[in-house]
Amino acid sequence: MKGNEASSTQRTGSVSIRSVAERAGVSIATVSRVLNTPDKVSATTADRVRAAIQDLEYRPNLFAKGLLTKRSRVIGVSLPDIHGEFYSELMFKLDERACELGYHLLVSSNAHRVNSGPENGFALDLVDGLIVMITERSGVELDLDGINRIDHPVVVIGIDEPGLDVETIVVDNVAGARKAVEHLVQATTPDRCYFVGAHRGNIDSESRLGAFCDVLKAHGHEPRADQIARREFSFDWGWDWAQSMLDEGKLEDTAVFAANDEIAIGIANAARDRGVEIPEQLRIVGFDDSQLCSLVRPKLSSVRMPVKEIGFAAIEAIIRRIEEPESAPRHARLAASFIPRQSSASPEEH
Amino acid sequence: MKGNEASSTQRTGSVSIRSVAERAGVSIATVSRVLNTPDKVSATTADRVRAAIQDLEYRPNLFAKGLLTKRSRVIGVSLPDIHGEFYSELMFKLDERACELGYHLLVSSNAHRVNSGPENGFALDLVDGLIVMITERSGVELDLDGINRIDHPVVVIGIDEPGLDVETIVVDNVAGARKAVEHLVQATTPDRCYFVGAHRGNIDSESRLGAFCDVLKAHGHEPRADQIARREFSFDWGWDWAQSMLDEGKLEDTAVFAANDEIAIGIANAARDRGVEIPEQLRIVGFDDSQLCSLVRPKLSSVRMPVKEIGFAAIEAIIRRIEEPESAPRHARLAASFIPRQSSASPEEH
DNA sequence: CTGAAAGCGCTTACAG
DNA sequence: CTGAAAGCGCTTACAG
Repeated sequence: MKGNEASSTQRTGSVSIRSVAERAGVSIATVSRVLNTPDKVSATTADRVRAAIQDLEYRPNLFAKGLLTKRSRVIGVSLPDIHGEFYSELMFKLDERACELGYHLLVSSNAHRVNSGPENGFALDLVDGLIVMITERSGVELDLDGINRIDHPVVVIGIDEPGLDVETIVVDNVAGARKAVEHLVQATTPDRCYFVGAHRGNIDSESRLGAFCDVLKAHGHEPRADQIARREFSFDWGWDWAQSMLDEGKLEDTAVFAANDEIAIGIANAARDRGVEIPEQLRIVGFDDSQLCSLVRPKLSSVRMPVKEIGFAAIEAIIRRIEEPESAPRHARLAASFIPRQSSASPEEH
Repeated sequence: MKGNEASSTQRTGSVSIRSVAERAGVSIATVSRVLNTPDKVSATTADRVRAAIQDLEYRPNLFAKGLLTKRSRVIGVSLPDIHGEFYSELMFKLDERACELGYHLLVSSNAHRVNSGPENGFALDLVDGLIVMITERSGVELDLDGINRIDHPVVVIGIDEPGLDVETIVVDNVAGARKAVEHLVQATTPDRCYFVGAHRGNIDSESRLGAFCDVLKAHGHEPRADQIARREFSFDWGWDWAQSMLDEGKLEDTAVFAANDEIAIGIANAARDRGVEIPEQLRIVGFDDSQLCSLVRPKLSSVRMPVKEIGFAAIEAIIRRIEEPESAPRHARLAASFIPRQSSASPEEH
């Protein structure tokens, strides 16, 4: 019966399927069936077993279970060393959806762990599948091989190469970025537009730059080298870049497309501290549409990354791969939309 | 030999300790020893076994291993539904330290999962120990019981109650908050100081409020009800609060201690949008010392949460509990330091 | 230093 | 519907 004192005070750790079987007066096979295939057990027996399970606070040993079923209901998540909002939002969405579907998340933010060789006892062998986010092109040749060789279902976020024989989810940076740059070019001539991004190896930054160049060319302007600056996704980089532009007297009456919101805000702060008015003398658009955009003044125009959609899609995808390994890998492309705000308003809107 | 074609193309999933033993011409016991207790194996045998392991890309089945050793080198992390920077910084630090020590992280942001009963196949049974972060007092009575009954080593972050027989790590909110309020009271009389925080159930918010009240009392002023406002940790709440204060003409010439940076920035933005100068007419201090503090203008004074220290300490603690279960649980208290910036500068500093 | 054997706690055909 | 038995892939005394 419930509430048995002897059983409720003992540590649950020592309760095995055997103890449950004894208490319920059945075999361990029947206990297992009650847990896994209750249809194959008579209702009365099942009730008796369930009562025993409750009394003893029995929980199956997942190692033993995994040894047989080769399933843990754990999904591995490998993230690059990204920072802040995007990362935490993605994690929450991944966790939320995984939880709803009865899975758990094993997380590692060290991208290098993914491709680590067999030699280091990698706990990812415990997972049923792997979600890998990639943001850097460096060493991707190696990675492609490494990813294809992972002996688990894999979903890759951030890159979709022909060589990748796994499920992929990418964001259509280009379309979103195009809209942003078109917006800038409408009120600022292409020769006075600037791109400030991360380093060359960053996939997102480079594709946003590609869109920037495309639009300028479409408007009859071949981008000059000095219209393109690269370093990193940081507030400080935006600040430094703006300072040197200000020192050269080149920042006024320009428009800047920054590869993320932090860079954009660094630029905006430097400009304001030196008396350059936004958007009157300098129009700015960021990328990511982070919460920052609405916190700063003037509010920052940006391109919205569909973070929650990525998280949702990634979980759906990996679980499909896990539960239907024979299905063909799909390749999803999510849209990024331009969100105009005060920081890039054109003269007539001021 | 290395590079054997047949073996390098086969799926590693099917390679068991048996295949390695056969290839190396030894028993499976010896293979196991090479992996776990190499001292007990002769050097030449060990080399032969290692070669076989490499050739076959053998990786031990962690379920089988866990079944025997009852260890997975996975640490469970249960976080409340916190947002943004604090969360991601904490996660990164946890992961970094765990990685260095050869552990992995199983993460869940749903606090309710921790106390979930035995009935739902909780993957946390795979973990060696659990780091639980608690921020809400509601239902803690239940939780204390639940936490004490978890049959794994546990480290609790955020609360340190007599009833908790586990390792705890807390931040000394009070000392940090005191310094912040003392700073405000030096240039603004206590009757014109306000506290804007989260809801009553939030542990951090309430302890910061406690410090606020203490300091006011120490300066001979009993806080009025209207000096204390509670709702949530959000930009919008700060904004709304400031709007109603402005509507009543009460915001000017006051000082505000906000329970986090977001609230503080909401207040600052509302004030600025209505022409109230900071810090001349309104002095503000936030809490957390997030990156936002340096991004906004004027820069926001804040109290620094030792996030990295918390993460580091939590991993150290849980691993100590795991590896030395008999050692007495410790109770750590980390300091929070006041970081003055422009937003709360007193008149003589302007 | 090495191997044969027992056993960790489960699941799952196979009989009944 | 139920049970006895085999076996998942390891580790670890126990002999030698």
